[in-house]
Amino acid sequence: MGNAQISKLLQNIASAYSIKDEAKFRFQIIAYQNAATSIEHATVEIEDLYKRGQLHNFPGVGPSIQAHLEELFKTGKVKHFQEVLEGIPESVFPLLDIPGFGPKKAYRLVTTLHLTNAKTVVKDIVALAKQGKIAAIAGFGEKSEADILKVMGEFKKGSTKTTRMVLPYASEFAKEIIAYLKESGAVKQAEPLGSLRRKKATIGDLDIAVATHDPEAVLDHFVAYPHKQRVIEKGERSASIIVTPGKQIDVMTQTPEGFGSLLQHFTGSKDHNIKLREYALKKGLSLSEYGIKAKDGNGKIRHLPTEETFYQALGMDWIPPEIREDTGEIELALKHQLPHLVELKDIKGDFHLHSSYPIEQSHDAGQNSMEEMIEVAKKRNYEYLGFSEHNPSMSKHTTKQILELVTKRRKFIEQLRLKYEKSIRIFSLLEVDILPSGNLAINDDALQLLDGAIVSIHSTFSMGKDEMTNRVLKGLANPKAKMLAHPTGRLLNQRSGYDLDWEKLFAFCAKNDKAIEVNAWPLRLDLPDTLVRQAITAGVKLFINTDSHASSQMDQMEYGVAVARRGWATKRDILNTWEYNKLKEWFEK
DNA sequence: GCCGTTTTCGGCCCGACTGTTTTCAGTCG
Repeated sequence: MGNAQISKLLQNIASAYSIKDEAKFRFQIIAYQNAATSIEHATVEIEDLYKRGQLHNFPGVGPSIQAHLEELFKTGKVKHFQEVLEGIPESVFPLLDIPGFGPKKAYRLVTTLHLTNAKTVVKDIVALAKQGKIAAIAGFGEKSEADILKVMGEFKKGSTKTTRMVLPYASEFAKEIIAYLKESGAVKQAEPLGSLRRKKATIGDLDIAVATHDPEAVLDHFVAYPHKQRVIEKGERSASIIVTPGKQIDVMTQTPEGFGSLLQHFTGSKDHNIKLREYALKKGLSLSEYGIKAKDGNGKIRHLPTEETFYQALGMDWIPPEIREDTGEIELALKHQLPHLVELKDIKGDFHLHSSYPIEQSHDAGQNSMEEMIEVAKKRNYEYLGFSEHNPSMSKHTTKQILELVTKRRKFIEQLRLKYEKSIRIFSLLEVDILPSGNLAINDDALQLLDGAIVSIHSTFSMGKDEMTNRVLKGLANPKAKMLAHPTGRLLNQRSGYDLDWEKLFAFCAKNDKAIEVNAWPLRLDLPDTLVRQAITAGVKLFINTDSHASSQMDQMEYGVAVARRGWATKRDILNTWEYNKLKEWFEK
């Protein structure tokens, strides 16, 4: 059973406790929710931990839940869970994915209306709402009936709580909204919040903080946004609109004097904030979006204009938003030992660039010439770059023809090197397929003509974990294979990628000095942040590359840097921050 | 039911917004 499924099950137990007696089970609910999020965010499969006898020590899982999980893995069911879930129709749970539905509301609806079929419950409720049957239920009214119809309509179009935008898209979108907000003269400052500010690979809602002395003017302007579909809510301090189904924007306001507290509060993550507030409580302080106050003092709030002052007031260093996930950052901030994360300005070159150079390649060619890409690299103040078109297609060429194509390209790049000698250094690479057999798609004679090969998987994704791991390790074992590109093969919102034994791969790379790529392509952002951290811990070096197929895409480097920062990468861990000579040596090793 | 920078017992984050209410419950972030 996968982590997502286990997490969902524990979440459902928490919901069941809420329905039965929220007051009585208050702390069990919190405990089950904590365990659920902890497992949801885990980087290892919980069932694997169980098989290895390492389930203890897993955060959020204590003796009781551990015993339940062991029973689950052994027998496929848990007696205690069945008791908790008894009397609660299965049809409650699908509703919990719909915005605005919590356990109580879902339970009241399905029991009052006698809806027991989990598969049809959404459809059934829509039908009954249309007949006016919802408004008649105690605690519901005309307005909530209309809201249910709206929200269910959006739900069917894919607007669940789980539909998410990819980071680069969300970033551009936020810039547009912020520009619009600033048209209202009342905005002093506006910043993205939440998972967008923490630069997660995918973003749910777009949250924006505004510093202003006139929240009413800002919010009036905001809800008048011309591309909105509807206003979800609008209060004195905040408002939410929906732009298209699944795309929600929240704006929070605060005075400039207290803007630091607001930024901190809504940047999260939730886990980070809870840990922070628990720590503050122990020091007798209470934290909120308004500032810091003594827990049992006279209620006087200390306002904080910046985040730096906020964290300082708690006796710790400012923590970069990307690592605010409660994975050890608070403890290190207290000891003033946070790592210095890699920054965009540290990047000295890009190694995954597809130019339009005609090499009759196996996959998509780039749109711009090598010269055009070099010009962009110079504008970005890069010291060097590497071209890495796909290898010539094997099906259309003989071995001899491939060798000729690669030789011709090598000569072309040598001429470019002379031409740009004074301004930028050029590496001659290729992106070479690792075939299902583990062999590389071009032979050693052709590989010898390169400074190095970026190897990657582009076919036969559905292999077993062991088979795929062996395939990748065999490909990487070739002396010319220097780097594994987009290692999980995932495409965000489209496919989850193949199975690999990461521990084994990282150990191999660390031992044999092979690098792994953090690919900045918007739909990839691959290696994912949690695996970046694992790789670094294992001693693996990384490259951050854009995988550009057009010179304009070279600007996407910032998103790769964001992923690396979320994985706690420092300059030292990233090879394309190194000096040219040192890097050249590394390629020649 | 979990957990440890006052704790192996006694705590457990904080506030906004909405709808249906006559003072609050439910949901969300």
